[in-house]
Amino acid sequence: MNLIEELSWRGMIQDIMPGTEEQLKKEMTTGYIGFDPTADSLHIGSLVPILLLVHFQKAGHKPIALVGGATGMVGDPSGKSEERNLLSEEVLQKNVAGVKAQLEKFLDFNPTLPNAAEMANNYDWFKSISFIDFLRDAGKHITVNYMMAKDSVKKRIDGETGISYTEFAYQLMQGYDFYWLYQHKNCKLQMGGSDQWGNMTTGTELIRRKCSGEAFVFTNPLITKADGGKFGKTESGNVWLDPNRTSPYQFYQFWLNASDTDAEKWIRIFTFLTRDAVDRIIHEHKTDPGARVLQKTLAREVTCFVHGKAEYDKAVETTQKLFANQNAPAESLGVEDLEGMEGVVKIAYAKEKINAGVDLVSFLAETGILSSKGEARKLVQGGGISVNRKKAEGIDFSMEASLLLHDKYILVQKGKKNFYLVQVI
RNA sequence: GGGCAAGUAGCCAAGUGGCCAACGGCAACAGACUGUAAAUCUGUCCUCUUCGGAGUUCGGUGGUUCGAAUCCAUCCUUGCCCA
Repeated sequence: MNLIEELSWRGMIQDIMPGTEEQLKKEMTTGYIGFDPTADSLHIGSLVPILLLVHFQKAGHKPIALVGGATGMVGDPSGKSEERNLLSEEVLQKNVAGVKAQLEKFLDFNPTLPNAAEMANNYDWFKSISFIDFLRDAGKHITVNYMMAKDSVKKRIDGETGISYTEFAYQLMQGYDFYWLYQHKNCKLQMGGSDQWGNMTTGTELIRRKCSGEAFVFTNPLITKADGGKFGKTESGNVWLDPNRTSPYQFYQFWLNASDTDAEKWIRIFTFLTRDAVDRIIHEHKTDPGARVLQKTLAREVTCFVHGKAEYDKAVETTQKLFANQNAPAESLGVEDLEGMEGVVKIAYAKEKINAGVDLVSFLAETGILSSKGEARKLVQGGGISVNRKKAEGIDFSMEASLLLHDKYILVQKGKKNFYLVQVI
């Protein structure tokens, strides 16, 4: 199965320029994807392009991961209904470094490989180009008419916020990236999210007009959720690849919580399982949906890929402690069980207060589990809080020393899935 | 520079002197049901609260009025048209 066939059955190809497949068959091709340094860590939305590069390299081609140090200073209008705020140079540098470090984990940079991966930062070539040079060198070859016809631009022009000259020029910069890589790295392919199609084709256009070269692009569909919600968000925000931002346990939980419909699509996209394996798992899942084999496999594969086997094992262990015997009393959890709960939010609390007895509402507010007493009260009244796995009935529930597990821990639950381990000291 | 239109909670959006912390929808959070699923139903959803209330909101600032998101002035931002 060639790369395009492979990516097609996985549902990772949205649009593809004619001739792309032939080019990939013809020779080892260099291809790139750009990553925006909007934060100092990538989140799971960026996992798709990363996987695209990995598949690409596995198929014997040479991937370039480009970090947009220069384009990040301008802002991509694609998918944005409003003008973006500019990031400061300082923040941007930090982000570029962070994103770069993460990308390096996923690709093979071994220089002895003919198709060793490479990193690039478009700031390296943009920093020395003057505005006038750019206008003469790039701008002259693309008409405004052409640029205005792009969806991302058209939406903003038709909309009621307009678009600044700066963001309008973005596609030209991205196009220039492709041209530069074509010239200097013999890079003939650009991949990316389907919202990037317009920006990407500006690149092939520039290559065609400036040096009569032929370059290709294809895009992956943007990941959606069946219920229409945003992909990659949880109640605590984005799901990041950085373990310090999203612990491997939380990361694992995110995938485990995927709905059936989503999991079926996602397992193809986010794992490297073969078509047969995927079909088998889906079939198995359908015979016994309650076992959630599908979600478990998905979560296992993705967590291992991003955080490694060791972190995955810990995440599963913690998950089992918390969810396996839901009816078992919290008292049955050993000290090691509680202490080994990697990734669960841990909070310290003063022992004297517990000894003296605190009302639950104050306790929740003081530990920061909930942001205020008012909110705590509402949730407790709504039955949303459990202490040591027992639902707290009523707001006059009192926290006292008798609740301590092994003399120092209290397991608090907000809802069904959010655990907090409070340690008294 | 001139003319016209718009700016309301995370988003969309109603409200055009008091009954407005502001209809409705989405998103979000919690409960029931379940499989840590989906769908459905219920509750919460500006902030704090001793649950009685209290405090800050409707682009900014001043004003009219007993009383303003709603009227007036002015400024800012955005869009459209003209120069």
